[in-house]
Amino acid sequence: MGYAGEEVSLAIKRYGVDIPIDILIDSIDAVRHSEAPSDGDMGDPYNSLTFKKKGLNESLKNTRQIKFPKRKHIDLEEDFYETNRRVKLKGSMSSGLVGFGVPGHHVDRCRKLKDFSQGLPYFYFENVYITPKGVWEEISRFFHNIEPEFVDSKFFSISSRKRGYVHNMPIDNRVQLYPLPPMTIKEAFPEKQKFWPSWDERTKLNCINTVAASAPLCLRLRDIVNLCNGQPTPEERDMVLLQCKKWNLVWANPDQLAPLEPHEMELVLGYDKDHTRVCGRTERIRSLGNAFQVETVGYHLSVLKPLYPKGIKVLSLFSGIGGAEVALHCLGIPLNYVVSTEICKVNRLILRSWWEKTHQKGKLIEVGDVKNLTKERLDEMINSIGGFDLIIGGSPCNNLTGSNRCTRHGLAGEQSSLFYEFPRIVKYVRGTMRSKLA
DNA sequence: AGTAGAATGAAGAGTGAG
DNA sequence: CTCACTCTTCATTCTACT
Repeated sequence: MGYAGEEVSLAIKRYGVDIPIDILIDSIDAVRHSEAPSDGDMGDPYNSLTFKKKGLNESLKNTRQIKFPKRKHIDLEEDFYETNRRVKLKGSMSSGLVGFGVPGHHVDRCRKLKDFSQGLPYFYFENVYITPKGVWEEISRFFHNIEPEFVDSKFFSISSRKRGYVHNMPIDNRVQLYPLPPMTIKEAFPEKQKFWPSWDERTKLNCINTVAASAPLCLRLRDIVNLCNGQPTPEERDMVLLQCKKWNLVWANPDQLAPLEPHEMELVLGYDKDHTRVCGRTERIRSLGNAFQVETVGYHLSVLKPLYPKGIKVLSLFSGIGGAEVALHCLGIPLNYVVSTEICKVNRLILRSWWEKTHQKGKLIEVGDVKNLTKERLDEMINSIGGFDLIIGGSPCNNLTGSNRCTRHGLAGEQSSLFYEFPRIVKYVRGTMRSKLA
């Protein structure tokens, strides 16, 4: 087929001997089509996948620097100026990542997907926006170079959550989930307003993470505020506000800052209160920090509602606490089948618990580790269920996010390399379903 | 042994002056 | 355009407990 033995053996080494032939070809082509470094030294084409053991700085230096079309950041301030006679919005949350449009700020844009990315089933992939250089270019390559949709969930909730989504769904006629969630801190936590000092002018929170601020930090901050009788010097104020933003603190009592409680995180992320109640506080915070923002995902998935009035068959990868399932349920799309891969036992318990709590009529099939989805297992699923309508999930971000100080190794990282399972499965399911149709 | 809490920066994006 | 600067980030590892 015109491939060098070296190319083939490298790909097989990466994906294992079981790799389907079409995926093998695709992966080799993907490497070929990537831009060569300017010094002309291609080196190991899978270099970015093999520097696991190297130091962080060295690893990042070796990642390919590919220019991605810069269209992801839209300055809404300008639009707002156009239509609102230049109302001054300086300093407000008026600009940000809006993808192919967010409620109230529709971007005049259409996209044409190539033939091979259209058709069923739909797929929807999610991960963090800020990654080591080259990661989103790599991700996009494994999804037919579909342009990612970068969106900040601050347009859907009170907290920021910058994420990228690669999907092949229509982008017209999206609708928001109902009821509409609170959009400011004040609306979300009215009971806290009496403790909120005027010099803390935040209206939105930063990203919800997997760990909360320590109690000693909050106590130190209280001492500072107490000692100045609520009238901090500019320096003290800046210091307190810096910690507030860094740890996403809220004023829980007079002069007392505190991290969000799990049930408050649930509210902000669009889940029912006590969605994660089945486990301990630390576990809840960890799982919620890794979860979808339901209103954001629901907005994207809303286009499926008229397409599947009788229900949907979902292959849910890296399900976590079930953000995709919750969003589809909130849209009123019956979940006829959900095949879920989730390695964490606690998360499986949370999803199963929600499934029973909401009296789902369909069938929830838990597979555990995503690697259990071999082609034999997928064949079996496709035969018994009759194929899938949607493949959805967000792969582990552990080695991508800036919060990781220790093992930010990119897509080569121990957990984040599971990303490659997603396109593998999409490819196989689509191929198998097509061959059955033909 | 197993868990909850506390300590642990740097990379990348955005901004604005020159 | 560069460059200095500010701001933000789906975390891991170590420690002190039970």
